[in-house]
Amino acid sequence: MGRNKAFNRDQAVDSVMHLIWSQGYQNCSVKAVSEMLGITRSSFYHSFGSMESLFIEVLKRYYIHSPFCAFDQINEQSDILKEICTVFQNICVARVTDKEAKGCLMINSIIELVGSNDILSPPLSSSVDAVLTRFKRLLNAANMHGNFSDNDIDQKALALLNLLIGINVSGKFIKDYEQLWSSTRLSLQSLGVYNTDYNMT
Amino acid sequence: MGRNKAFNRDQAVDSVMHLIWSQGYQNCSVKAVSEMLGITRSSFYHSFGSMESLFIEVLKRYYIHSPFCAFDQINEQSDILKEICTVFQNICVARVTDKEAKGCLMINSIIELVGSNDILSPPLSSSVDAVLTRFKRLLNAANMHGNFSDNDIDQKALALLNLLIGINVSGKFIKDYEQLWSSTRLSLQSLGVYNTDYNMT
DNA sequence: CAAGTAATGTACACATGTGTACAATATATG
DNA sequence: CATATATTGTACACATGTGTACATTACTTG
Repeated sequence: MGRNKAFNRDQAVDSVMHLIWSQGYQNCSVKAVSEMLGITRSSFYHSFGSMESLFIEVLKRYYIHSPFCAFDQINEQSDILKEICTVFQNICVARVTDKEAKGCLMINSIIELVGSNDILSPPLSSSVDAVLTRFKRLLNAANMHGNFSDNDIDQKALALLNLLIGINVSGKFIKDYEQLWSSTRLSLQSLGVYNTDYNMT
Repeated sequence: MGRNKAFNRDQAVDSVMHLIWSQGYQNCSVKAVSEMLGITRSSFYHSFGSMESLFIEVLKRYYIHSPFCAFDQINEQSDILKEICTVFQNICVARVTDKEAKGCLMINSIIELVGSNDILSPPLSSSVDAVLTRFKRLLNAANMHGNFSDNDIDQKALALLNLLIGINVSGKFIKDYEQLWSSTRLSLQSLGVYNTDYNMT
């Protein structure tokens, strides 16, 4: 019942995602976003409530397209370590390919907002916490012979997260795939995740 | 000759540094900064020209207090690898200690500005490039027996930079020193930089 | 087709922000 | 102490930004 929306919500969230991704959250005003969507601020508030709540919606949508998400789809019956390496490699490709050098929306937002925005810090922190938990689970599953203690795995999971963050930021100024991937591969190999047999170039 | 400044320039740059550090560059308006300094915008433009040029001044000042700077002060006659580890350890302490979770101004700014701000991207990119060059130099100097090729060293230098970036961002949500440092130590150890003999806790 | 309702638009009343021209002020040096 | 000059303040003319109250639209269901 009632009037139809003048815009497609999914499409709107998607374009707002790209705007925030390339300009940063703080740089996206309700005015600018509304104008981009072709609606009035009044409609904006009516439909989305606030920028904060829209951003939380954006974050959920982003996650589906994010580097992080690929880790969720790794089949635990497969060669887990190799799959992890493949995801890292894909991230290198994505970062080097993006001419806008946008980096990763989630990581960008963490740096921009965690510690200063009380509403958005919790969802951002918990997103990244989920990735850490995911890494732990994958490393545990790959730990066939139980060679590593829980402590080892926790440390290694955080080391992988640090690497993930690092390459997403380095990709902003290192635009040579070979350079980015070979150092990522070295890190993965050092941590015992990459195996030279994988032969990934 | 002429009238005296109503403020101390060094002190002003320092407080602007802290403001940008905690709120981000884009969130610091000329209006807000001028009011903080107790001067009019007119005086601001007269003294600093623009926010961009002030920020470049801030960056130079920050570098002196930055984690990066410590790498410049490593004596190449000493145990270079151990010194590198000590700097990384100090960064872990600094990040965990900071209750504001500000992270590293330089890394924050890179994420915020590289790719979108044409004036500030170059100085930011070259700052981080200097760190990378520094890592290469240190690793070369530590490469006593010439075991590693130039290629190896380039990859390892970038791996160290990725790690540096990673912990500076992770420090935003990981507030437990033991957790942050032990995983950093693991990464350093994997890369052959940390040696268990160092016995750092 | 009428009525209820959801979405949209208009308008208000501010606050914040930019950059500059011109006037006022203070100070060091001749 | 007068003057040149660096610094500061005032005022303008905008642009952008926020959030809401109230009126207006258009659509759907009974």
